[in-house]
Amino acid sequence: MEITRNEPLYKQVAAVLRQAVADGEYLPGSLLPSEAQLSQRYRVSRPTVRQAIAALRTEGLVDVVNGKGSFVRARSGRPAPTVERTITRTDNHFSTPTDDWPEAEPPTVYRTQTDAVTGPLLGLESEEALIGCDRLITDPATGARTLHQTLVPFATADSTPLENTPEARPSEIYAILTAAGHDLTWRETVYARMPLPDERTALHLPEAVPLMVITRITYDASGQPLLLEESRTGGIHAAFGYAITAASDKRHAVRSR
Amino acid sequence: MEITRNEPLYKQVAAVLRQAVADGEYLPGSLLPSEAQLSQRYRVSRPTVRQAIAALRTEGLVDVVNGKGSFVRARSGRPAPTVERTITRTDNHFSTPTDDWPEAEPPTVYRTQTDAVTGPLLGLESEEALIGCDRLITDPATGARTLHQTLVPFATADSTPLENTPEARPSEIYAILTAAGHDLTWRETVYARMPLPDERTALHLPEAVPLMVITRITYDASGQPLLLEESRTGGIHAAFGYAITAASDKRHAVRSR
DNA sequence: TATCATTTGTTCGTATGTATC
DNA sequence: CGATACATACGAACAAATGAT
Repeated sequence: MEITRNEPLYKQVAAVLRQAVADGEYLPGSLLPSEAQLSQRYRVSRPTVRQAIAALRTEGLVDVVNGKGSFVRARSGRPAPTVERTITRTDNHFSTPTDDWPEAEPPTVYRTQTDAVTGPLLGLESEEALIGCDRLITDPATGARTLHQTLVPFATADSTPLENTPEARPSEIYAILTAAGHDLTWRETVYARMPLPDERTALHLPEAVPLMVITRITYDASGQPLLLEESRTGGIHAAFGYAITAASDKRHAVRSR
Repeated sequence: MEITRNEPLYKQVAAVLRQAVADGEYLPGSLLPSEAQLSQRYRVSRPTVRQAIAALRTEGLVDVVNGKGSFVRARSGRPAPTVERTITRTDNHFSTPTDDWPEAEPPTVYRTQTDAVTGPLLGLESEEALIGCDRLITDPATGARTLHQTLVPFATADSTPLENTPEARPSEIYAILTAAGHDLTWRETVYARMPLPDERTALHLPEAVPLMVITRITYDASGQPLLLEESRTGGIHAAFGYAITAASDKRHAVRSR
């Protein structure tokens, strides 16, 4: 592959480097040639080389460190170990895999209201009162961070111990709701987007690492939403696993959005 | 917010624009001021303005079109409608929500071998023979594209109609395996990463849109893996939903990675 | 500790090409 | 066709981080 075609120079340089990495000429963790060297080798200006490397950065192919150089990122087919989304129940005790993840900061409890997104999810109108609790927890196995939020409608907390323990962990909330006579089921949705700058700093995310957003809704047996949880985690740092059961009925059919 | 601090100019400009979008001064779909205008307004050079806008592009905040300008992207809290991962069974007939998604291209069938990733997932050694089938399917509701791959070990296809129908759809494969006497269960893992350039073009992904990778493994009742599927979809274009059932035993416990 | 060479980061100026309307 | 807007490319200079001397 040579630099002559009638295509933008920086794209050609990026393509050459991308191919070289794919061919194993530059192994993960190793250093690419310096910008000055690449500039000489391909007879292009340094700004052009920088533009090529900028493209590789946004693809997540390289990490660049000021004063050192451009490192090939380990682009593993499969990322960190899988975190199970399972909920385990024994009698009236619930546990989830994230239960024993330490909190990097004390939980933040606050009052808020339903908005255009959370309202429909909880089956409520807009501007209904909610108790929120934000947590920053850390996977002890990998060090990966997760932002976890619980939103409890007043109707759910009312006349239960939840009124006085807004900072309860999810598995504790499940137990409290079960003790209050509810028969719980859960549904999750997951999607990915690029993190906002403050999410990147809070989660210590490198460049070009997407955010996975998992929304879990806890339902009563009647289908009434009781609780909304949202988890945000760096995509490369975690995969999520769950079981699929073939449904012959429509019990868990689309409750939509 | 003004441009004076002792921080890189392009970061200040990016922060101002980011804040303006967050404050609703520039609504989704609307046009940012042109580079020349921003350059004048904040008394910085046009390359500096371009650097600021480049930052907003990699964050997915704006879409830039040559000759037109920089559009604020609709950064909805919740993206496209949820695609259910449910498998529905009636007698020996299976169906999944993607069954009736049209194929943008004819499926590609090929032979390959297990590698360091697929081997362990299928409980096989390295370099065991597989039948692969790649599909490019389209969500009729949204137009979003998905790359879908099935990997069938020879041991699974052997002595079933699968030998002669390598391009069978997943739900057809489930039916064939069930007819062959298997009692099927499924597990999925999901993670996100930035797409490779060819994945971006194949899936028509805009800039700064991550890729969601869903891996589904079909197991026999004995826990033997029979089939590996991988789906790749643009993150913003789809959310995935599934039911969580509280397990009191360890039936669906961690089968790892 | 201080200095220096190397490497990337930031910023400007300038010119030309290409897409849109 | 022309005005506007973004894309590409080069050159130049200085700042900041890094690691070795």
